Amino acid sequence: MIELSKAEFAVMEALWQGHPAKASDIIQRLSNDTQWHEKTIKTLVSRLVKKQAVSFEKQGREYIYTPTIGREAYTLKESQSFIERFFRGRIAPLVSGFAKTEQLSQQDIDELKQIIKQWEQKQGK
Amino acid sequence: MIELSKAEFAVMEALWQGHPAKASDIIQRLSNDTQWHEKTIKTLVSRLVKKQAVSFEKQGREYIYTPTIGREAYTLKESQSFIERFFRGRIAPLVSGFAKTEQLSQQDIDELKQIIKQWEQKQGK
DNA sequence: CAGATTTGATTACAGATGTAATCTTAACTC
DNA sequence: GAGTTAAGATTACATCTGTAATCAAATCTG
Repeated sequence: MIELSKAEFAVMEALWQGHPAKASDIIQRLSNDTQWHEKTIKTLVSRLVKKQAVSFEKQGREYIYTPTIGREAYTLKESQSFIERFFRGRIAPLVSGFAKTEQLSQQDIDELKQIIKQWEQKQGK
Repeated sequence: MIELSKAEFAVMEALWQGHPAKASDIIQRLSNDTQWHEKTIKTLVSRLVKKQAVSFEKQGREYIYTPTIGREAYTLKESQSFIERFFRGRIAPLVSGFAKTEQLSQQDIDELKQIIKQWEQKQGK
């Protein structure tokens, strides 16, 4: 599995926002959320290319970058290993922690119900 | 917030199993799951003390260690920042990812329902 | 008590990470 | 075409992390 550091993940987020994208686009997008120096971002992009989380094509003197993994797939993998490490693979204890500390909104509950309903329909089928 | 590396967290797990505990106890417990050298574990314990995740008292030539944070509290903090970083604070997308990839068991569903029920009771009250 | 042991303290060292600065060179600009 | 830009490549460097080895000293043993 491709492992991303926090900073690298932030760069991926910017790239997932729209791609292919030029380095300048990525820098632009990140300027909203961070104070990172342009050089820093380019370093991170290089590392992502090296890790094969991002591919690129030359276009004149610039490169245009594309993520090789989707956000969904990546966060799913991360979620799995997180849940595994912290809750021995069980998802309920995590949700339970949120519930106990009043961190679930009505919307969260509704969404969870929806997920359960769909799961049950799939089973029933 | 106290930040723990993966290896440090594993040591905390061993300590959470029962405390206060001597270094030799921790080493003993970890020997089941890892191949870590005794020296490695002692280094990790020292780092945990330095981070104030663990406190100790002298007892003869040994120390007896105690965690300063509970497992629940720590994993809750981690869960929050995880959910924040990957799902903008919403918990449902994580559960949804698991559902989509067939990673929810009947037991998970039952537990989630239970959590929802309790949440609703608390609201109603 | 003297030597052996064992504990924690200190030191080591490579790879990952955050955070850039400098170098090279292809591509604009006049 | 010659100089200037600007993009990516390379280098830098401190801190964190994984993984120990070595050191110093308190304590056990005979």
